Amino acid sequence: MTAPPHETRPRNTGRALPDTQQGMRRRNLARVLHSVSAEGPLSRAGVAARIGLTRAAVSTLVDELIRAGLLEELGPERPARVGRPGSALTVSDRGPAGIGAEIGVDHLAVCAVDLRGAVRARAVRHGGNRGRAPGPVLEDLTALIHRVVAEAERAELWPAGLAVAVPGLVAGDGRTVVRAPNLDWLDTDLGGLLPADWPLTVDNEANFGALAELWLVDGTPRDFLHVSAEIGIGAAIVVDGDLLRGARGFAGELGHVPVRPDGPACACGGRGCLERYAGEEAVSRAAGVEPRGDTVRLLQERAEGGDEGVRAALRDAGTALGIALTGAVNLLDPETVVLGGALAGLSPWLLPSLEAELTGRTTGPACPVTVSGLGSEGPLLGAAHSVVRAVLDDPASVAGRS
Amino acid sequence: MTAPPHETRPRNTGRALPDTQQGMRRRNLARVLHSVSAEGPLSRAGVAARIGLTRAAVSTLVDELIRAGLLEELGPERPARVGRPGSALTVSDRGPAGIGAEIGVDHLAVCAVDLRGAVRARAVRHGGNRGRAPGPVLEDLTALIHRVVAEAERAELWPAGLAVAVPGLVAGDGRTVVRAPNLDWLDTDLGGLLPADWPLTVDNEANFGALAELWLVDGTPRDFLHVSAEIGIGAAIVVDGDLLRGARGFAGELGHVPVRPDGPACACGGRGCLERYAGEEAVSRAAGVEPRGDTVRLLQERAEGGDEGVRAALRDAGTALGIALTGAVNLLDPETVVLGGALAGLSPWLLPSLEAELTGRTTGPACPVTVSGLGSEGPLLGAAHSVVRAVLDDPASVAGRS
DNA sequence: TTAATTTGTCAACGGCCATGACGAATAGGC
DNA sequence: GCCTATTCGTCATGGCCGTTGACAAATTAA
Repeated sequence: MTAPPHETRPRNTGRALPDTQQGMRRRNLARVLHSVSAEGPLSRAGVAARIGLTRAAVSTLVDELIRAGLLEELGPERPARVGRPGSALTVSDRGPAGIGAEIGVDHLAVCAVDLRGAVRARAVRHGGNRGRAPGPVLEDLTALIHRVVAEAERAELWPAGLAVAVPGLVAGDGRTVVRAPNLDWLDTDLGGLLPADWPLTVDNEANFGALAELWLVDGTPRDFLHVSAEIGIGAAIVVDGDLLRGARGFAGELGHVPVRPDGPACACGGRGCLERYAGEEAVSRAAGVEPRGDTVRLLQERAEGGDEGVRAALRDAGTALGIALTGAVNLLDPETVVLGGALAGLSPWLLPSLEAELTGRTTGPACPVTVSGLGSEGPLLGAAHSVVRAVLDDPASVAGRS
Repeated sequence: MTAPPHETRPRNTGRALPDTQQGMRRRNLARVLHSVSAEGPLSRAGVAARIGLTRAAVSTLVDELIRAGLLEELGPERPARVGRPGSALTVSDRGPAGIGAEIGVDHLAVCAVDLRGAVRARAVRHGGNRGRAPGPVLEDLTALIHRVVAEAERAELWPAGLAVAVPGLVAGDGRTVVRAPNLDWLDTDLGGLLPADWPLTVDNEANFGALAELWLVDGTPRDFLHVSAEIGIGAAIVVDGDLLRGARGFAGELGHVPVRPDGPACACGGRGCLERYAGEEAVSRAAGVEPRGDTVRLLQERAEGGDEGVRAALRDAGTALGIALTGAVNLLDPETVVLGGALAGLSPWLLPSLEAELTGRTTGPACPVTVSGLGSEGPLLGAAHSVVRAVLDDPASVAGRS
């Protein structure tokens, strides 16, 4: 039988698994693992109370997760209250690992994160990649990956997947880089150029950065806007704890939101786009700084040093950002706006004018703007954690391996 | 046991029901009903083939749905191919009905829609409501509701819920109107002023209009932007077949997206908001028309009559809309933009300049802009159908009643 | 009339969680 | 030191639910 012509599944099921008993089992495995992962060491009884299953059911689920190497038994708990003490369970630190990789404009980085969320291995290679062909860059990256994987394997971890953060737009297939302006890459399928030993995901670094914020920073709401400026100015939109990708996967192009409709022409075909006011090139020109490899650091140093020209340029960029974000906040009603990537370091000089625009243009309480605490680590960590989350969300998918 | 401190459910489950056997049954009931609803009369075997369950399982599910009055047996099918002919099943037209209501600035409307999607009863009351207190308006509305319900009941339908579309912002509780500028209502809980005989939902008319577009117009994609102008200018954002509501439920405020950051001051506190260029008041002023009850119709007549001043005003409004939508499209990457509400009637004069901005400011294929086919019926139909969809999505929720 | 095919149903079965009972392991009271 | 209350983990049993396999019914094709 072929696929039905219409959508015949009810809305609520979403991407849920088939509504079969195995699907139910699968989801319950995930709930048990999630519960232990989120709330530290826990006894079987503790898990049962939290997720609403019986102790007996949790026992069989836990057995399965232990056999799969995802949970570990720590032995008897310190008895805090009367009654037989439970046997503490933890997520294993010798099970699957998420391998995250980042292709930056002037560096490559790879790391391995275990199920507990700890970084267990990492490798970095400094050096500009602007204009280098994909082949050599990915050869270098593959070398780093193999080094990190080897180190992870010495720690009895095994890679459950590879996620790569790139500074550019990624097609819906999750493998092809459509356009990476700062690398000069066009329509490059990374799948053929990277080791095929593990499931591969490729995504925009802004998206991974936003997910890192969501997963790793306490207090991050489930609806927020994560703005970063590495490639132009990108926004990752998180709705109910999930990335909003858009119909073609190109959502979040904040850089080309019109700020002054009659402003200077932009490469995108429009006029007065945000990038012409707050993009790296525009800001450095306004600041009288010659663009180079790490312009951002230079700007930051000059601003810290009190260079009034640089500060004024950043103030103006903040104003433009505030105008564009006013539109975005009106449309999306996020709980917060988070400045990440290069913007985080420059925030002391961007924020005042940005917030002035945002509050001045809104009635009622303005949307709070915060600065990412992860700094430039976000995309790499987000990539590695995305693999870990995939395992936590469906442990059965890796139960067969080891 | 109290609620767990963290979110311990894996992401994929979304709003899914508890992962129990009854939950599975519930979802499968929904899948069967959905399947019959979407693909016309179908035999049990046909349903089984489509949703991937066995004929035996479908049989018991169908029995339950028939007992609940949601499905009907039509008798033997016309045998098209060899083999015993199946017994055709249809969604019942004597089961639950969705009651939709609309509070417009100058009319009230109520209708009843059966499970098949047919409008089975309706009532309208013309007359302006601008500035009337909520009490009298809702009394009038209640009278219309009772009339429609009585008519539906004569057709052996029973109301499964009441959904009310209002021209204003609605709080997250789905009952309270936070602000309805054109009615002059503030923080009004409609729950206490409407019949409490059925589950009540209150939502923005733009949201219901967008849902109507999604559910009733063939070819509507699952990711689109629905722009309407009744209260200011609102956009309903549909992502993967679901409304994007935002953290506070206020998403879609397109009217206050900055179009010219140094433009005229707006009541919202900002400057140069879209509403100052394309809002009803701004357009009628630019056109030299005195605002009154049904300004939109007046503008439409004048434009049709060839009034160059009105046409120029609408062109300018289209330009402003195009600028604001460029920002929205860049952020959200929708598959299409749909003009609904009052904008649909004015589209002949808005579209050219709107599309010129949109295509001129984008590289690659521009996001297509279409005009709603539902006209002013959208919100009312969307409201009624939202109740019907709720039944289709979880038939067990109404199985007890009748 | 016979063979082939498809439908709807039934009985038996297997997977999965709930129920209830049990031994094990602890704290507190005497 | 001993007994009771409490909690933990496990086991056997049962109920719910979809699957499997078989069968009668109803149709077409030969």
